Amino acid sequence: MIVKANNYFVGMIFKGNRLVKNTIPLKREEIFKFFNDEVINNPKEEYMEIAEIILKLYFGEMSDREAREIINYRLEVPNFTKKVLDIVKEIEFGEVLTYGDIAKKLNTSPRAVGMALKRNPLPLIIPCHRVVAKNSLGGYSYGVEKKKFILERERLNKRFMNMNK
DNA sequence: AGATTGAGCGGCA
DNA sequence: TGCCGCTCAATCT
Repeated sequence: MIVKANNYFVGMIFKGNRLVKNTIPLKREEIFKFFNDEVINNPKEEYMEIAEIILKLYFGEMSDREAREIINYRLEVPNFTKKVLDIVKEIEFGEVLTYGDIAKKLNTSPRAVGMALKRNPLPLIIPCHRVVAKNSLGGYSYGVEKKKFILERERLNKRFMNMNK
């Protein structure tokens, strides 16, 4: 399903009441490039709330840690991808790791780490945007500009986030 | 089952 | 700087 929240569109897939996949918030003209589903007009309140949380994550107004406590999600990925994403979950708001850092921890190659991140089904909730290349931003499925935007937002809002701890 | 493909990295000139 | 070779899980064919 696609849910509209504040002029943004968020794609989500639920199994039962568990979120198993989502997109980042996108404009109407962008969303269908990444997510072929129908826009729900009057979504259930709980779906609406999750879409709004994803919007807050996008604008750096909520920590991913807090979002993971609230959202009923399930991470359905192969074993190796799971290992990579478990490390990514531990990256602090406003901080970054490199592909190589994670590769070293898992005794694998940076390319393989990139492959795993590319198929993160829960972007923003699992902050794969916080993994960058050693000498550049690295890639991002939704475009590097979006990655840059999210990281910049988090950097600016970091002080605010710490105040709420 | 084998070939190709990256959201990368380090070395060398 | 720029190229070249290495890497390895996932995705084709």
